[in-house]
Amino acid sequence: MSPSDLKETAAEISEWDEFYRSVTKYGFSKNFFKKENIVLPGIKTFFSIPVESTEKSDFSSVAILDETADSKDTVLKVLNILYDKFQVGQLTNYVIVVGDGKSYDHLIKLKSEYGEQMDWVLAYPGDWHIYKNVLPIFVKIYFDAGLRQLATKHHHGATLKVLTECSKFAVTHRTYETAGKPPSRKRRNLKTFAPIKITIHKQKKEIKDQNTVISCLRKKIAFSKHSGNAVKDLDQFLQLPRALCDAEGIPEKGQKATAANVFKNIYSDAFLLQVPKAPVSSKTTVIIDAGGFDDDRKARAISILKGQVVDYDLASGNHEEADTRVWLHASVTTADQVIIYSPDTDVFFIGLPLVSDLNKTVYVQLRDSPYNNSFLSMDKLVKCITLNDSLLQGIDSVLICMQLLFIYSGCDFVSYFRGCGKKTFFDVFRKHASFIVGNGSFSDVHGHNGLYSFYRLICSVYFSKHRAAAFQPYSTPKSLFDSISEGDLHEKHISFISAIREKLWERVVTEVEMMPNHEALKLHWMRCCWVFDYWSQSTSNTHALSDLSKCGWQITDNRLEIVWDTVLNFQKVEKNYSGDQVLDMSIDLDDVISDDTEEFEDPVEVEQPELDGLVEQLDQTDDYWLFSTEEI
DNA sequence: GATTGGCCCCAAGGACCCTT
DNA sequence: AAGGGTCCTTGGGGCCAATC
Repeated sequence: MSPSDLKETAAEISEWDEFYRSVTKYGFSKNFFKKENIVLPGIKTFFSIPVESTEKSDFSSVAILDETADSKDTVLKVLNILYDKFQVGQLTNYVIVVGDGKSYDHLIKLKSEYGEQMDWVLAYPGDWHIYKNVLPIFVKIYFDAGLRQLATKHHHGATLKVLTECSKFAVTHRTYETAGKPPSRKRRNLKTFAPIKITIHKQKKEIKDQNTVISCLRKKIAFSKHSGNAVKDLDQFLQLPRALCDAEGIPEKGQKATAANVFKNIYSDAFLLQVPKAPVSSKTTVIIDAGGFDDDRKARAISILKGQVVDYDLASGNHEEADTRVWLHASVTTADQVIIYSPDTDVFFIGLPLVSDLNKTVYVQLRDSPYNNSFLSMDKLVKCITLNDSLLQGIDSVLICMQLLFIYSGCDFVSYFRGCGKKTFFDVFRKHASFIVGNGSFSDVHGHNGLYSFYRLICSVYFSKHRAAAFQPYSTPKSLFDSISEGDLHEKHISFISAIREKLWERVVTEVEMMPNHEALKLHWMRCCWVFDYWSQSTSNTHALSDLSKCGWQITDNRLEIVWDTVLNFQKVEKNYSGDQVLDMSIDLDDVISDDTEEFEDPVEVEQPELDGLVEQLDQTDDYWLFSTEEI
């Protein structure tokens, strides 16, 4: 490497010349004109003076400041200027002229006065017109709510007919339509007062929840001021982690398809318009269908090999979903090129860590669309992620990480995080990859390190969402994490989560926006690990999976339910916020905790022994969780 | 799946104030 | 008067969620 290697590009040279010329021009002019007693404006203003190369706007303004705005003469004058500016008759045939109520009125009058001469003017009613459209709706809603009385006062005693029929607005649609060929208009969406479609039941629950949180917050702040102590511990007023589920405990759903779009944007090289023609030497191609047909073949998984339709139930073992079964088939088939038809984005995420071991060329056909690249080359995708993504260099088992990321952020089996979509998750992960992954611990789904990585991921996501305001002076999640010095790795992560949750309280309005507490997160993570285990066994005939009830779910009356939080936390919240005056406004606790709450098994077994002691302690002091530990 | 509306962040620019 | 700083408004973009 020598200095001569550092040659400027042609573009850089031209940029520099341009810069040099501009600055010199400014400096020289300024200095020169000073002698002539002419003062040039500042450099910022100077550079914004248009020159020949300045891009011309197709937007023109007409100065009429000195004229009376709403007189007929002014409108006529403006129309004459416009006629010249737009060279009507030569370059243009029609000009759309937008006017507010009064000028629109003039326009129409002038048009009828001048007849054919004004055909080029297409009058368009401006924003003012909207009021007329909305007014009847207002009237309808508020007529009996005091509007009747107001109207007689404000319309100088005019009859209510004026109000209900909008007859004081001189110009109506009818005259507008007869004024000439209507121009194609940009569609406007009118805001109406149509009721939002949420069931009243659901709405009531949400409102109750909000009120509870607000009153609790007020109480909490008041107490904190009173005692001079910062409020600690759970930072939660509702029993369910509302970022993950609604007031009924129904998991949050999100859009999976965006994950595919995210990949399309980042790794566009892997998405093809069609499968490349196989070379002559290539032997066989198999097409596997993941259940995309709508006829009787829907339930069957089929494949086409050498023009023959073959059922592959034989090899399907105890796979329950076509999504994983396709990969089993891709693995056992003798063909060396595999095309999988799948309308579901799950499929390529399932296969992501598996394809390298298959030693086959695998393509996934995504949903048919003539405008999109709908074939995904798995090999190219793997290359894009492992080799070409500069943000992910040096990350261990990055393919597994991507799959886990997809699961963590929500899929068919586990809930999504409200307000945090796939895009956010992938962006945050790529941005803070080394911090989140640590020493390859992200993919450690059976140990503590995997959980800690998951914690770091979720914290980073919420950090990024509120980064601008909430976490000064820390600019990255890592710097905040590093600022926590106390305790071992576990305690450090718990403090990390608490720190973020505490800050979030200053920003959020409802608990829906809150990051779940660390135990709720852990339960979510356990469910995710189960899914990961399930997916990673796609290519084997049979699955060996852990008991669901040990992985964040519980089975009551043959029904699978999600365990959202530990019993301890449920009780903390209940103890905390149902004892006194808050009760009036609080959620009906019987509604939220279903009847079988008492039978809850604490899914985190390690914590079971502590439970009894703590509950007893809770019984003694109602306000336990508002006091810091020392005060008890 | 595509469209649309809502929300947030950010950049740009104007108003205003202060300093040089 | 120029320049810099702060505060505020505005418009655009990105993203998510609701809707059909």
